Amino acid sequence: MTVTEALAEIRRGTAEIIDEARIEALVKGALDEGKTFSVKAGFDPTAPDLHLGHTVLLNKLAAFQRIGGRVQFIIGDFTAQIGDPTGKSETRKKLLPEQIAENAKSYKEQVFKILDPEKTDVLFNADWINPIGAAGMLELTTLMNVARMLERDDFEKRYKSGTPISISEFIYPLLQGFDSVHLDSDIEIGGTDQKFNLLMGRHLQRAYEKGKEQAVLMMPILEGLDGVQKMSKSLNNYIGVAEAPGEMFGKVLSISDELMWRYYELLSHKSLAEIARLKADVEQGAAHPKKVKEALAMEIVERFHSVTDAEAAKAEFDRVHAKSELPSDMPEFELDGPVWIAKALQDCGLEASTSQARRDLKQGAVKIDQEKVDDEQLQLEAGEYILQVGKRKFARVKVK
RNA sequence: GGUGAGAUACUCAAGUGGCCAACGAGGGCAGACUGUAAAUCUGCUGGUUUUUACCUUCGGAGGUUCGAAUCCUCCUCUCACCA
Repeated sequence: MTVTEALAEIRRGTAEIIDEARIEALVKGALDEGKTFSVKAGFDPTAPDLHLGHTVLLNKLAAFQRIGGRVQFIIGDFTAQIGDPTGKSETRKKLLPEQIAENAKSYKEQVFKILDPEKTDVLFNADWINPIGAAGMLELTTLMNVARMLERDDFEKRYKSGTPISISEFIYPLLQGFDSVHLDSDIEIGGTDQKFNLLMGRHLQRAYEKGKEQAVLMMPILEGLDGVQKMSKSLNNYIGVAEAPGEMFGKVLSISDELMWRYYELLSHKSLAEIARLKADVEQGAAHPKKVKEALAMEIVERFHSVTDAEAAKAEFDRVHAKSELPSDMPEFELDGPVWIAKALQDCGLEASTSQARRDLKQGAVKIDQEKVDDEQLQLEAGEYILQVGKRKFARVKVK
């Protein structure tokens, strides 16, 4: 890989890079002279339920590893006590050491599907923050002033609108920056919402006279399945890395054509040139957008599962949706009969309530053995049935 | 610390004694059309098989009333202005 190629890969999809010259020098040093450099990224020790949004960052870290960088994967067990001030913050509950260890373990399981474990150091920031004590903390606070702190976007907004800002929230960026000082990081990467915190690392490295200031690379926040809001678990518009192949495949295929390109850029490992060609083909009608989307879905399933899983997921999808046959695999239930149809749908988890089931029945969204049913009063007698609600919810039920 | 305003379903937001399970918008779900895309159109969107009914819900707890989201009391929280 040439330096130029490496840099193009580094720049790919980035929202902003600060001190690009420094990154260039590091990359050059690594490729030409075999020197190494460190790339830092911080993560919460809470619920490591990673989704594709997180992998945007991980992909970039992996790109650095391929060039010869070493990743400092920080689990912010100390900073989590404060809570990231980004957005609405509530003081977080203190996690028990066992929970943190547990979470760290499952982080590793998920993260190493993308990162190279040989080139990754998993670190806990309480390890170096606790020892500095009150004196160290005080020293840290003297290196920053309130006016500059208030320059931070969300602090500024909250200050102007009179929304409370806790003093402890001021500490958060300082500690994140201090991590960079302690680890002597060369580069830190994060989402665009992290800009202020990332810059704090530079500021503090200067203040502590580390003789360097980390370069900063920011990745955009990935939109969720709706294409508008950021991907997040709470908005339920995410694709989790631990999800089943079929789910993953289906979710990717359900995104809009427009969003697909965004996903290609940030999630695919295809080269930029290749993606540009695909896009041109679609625009000229030489390729069907659905085919292109399928390829993306395959690639993603493959990454977190396997080629076989990806192929199976595609075959299954085609069977169920293109040929509208039944899925080969569906949850099975046994119920005592005779049972009211709405109740059966609820018991199989296809509907949240019998009221909801009645509504869907009324609208013709329910099928039994592929036949539409709209009789709200229907009783299921003993026998085996295949229940379906909408296009994607199926269950096999045995009524005794 | 003082004064004033407010808290309604997933979100925003009407409603100021009965016609309120609560207008409207967004979101979501479903149907049609499709490529499980977008756009568009339509329906639904607290729960319960007593389904032209019943039960629970309008910050919390009491109270007035035949009847309360709506009136009264206390409490909790939020916001604004002043200090």
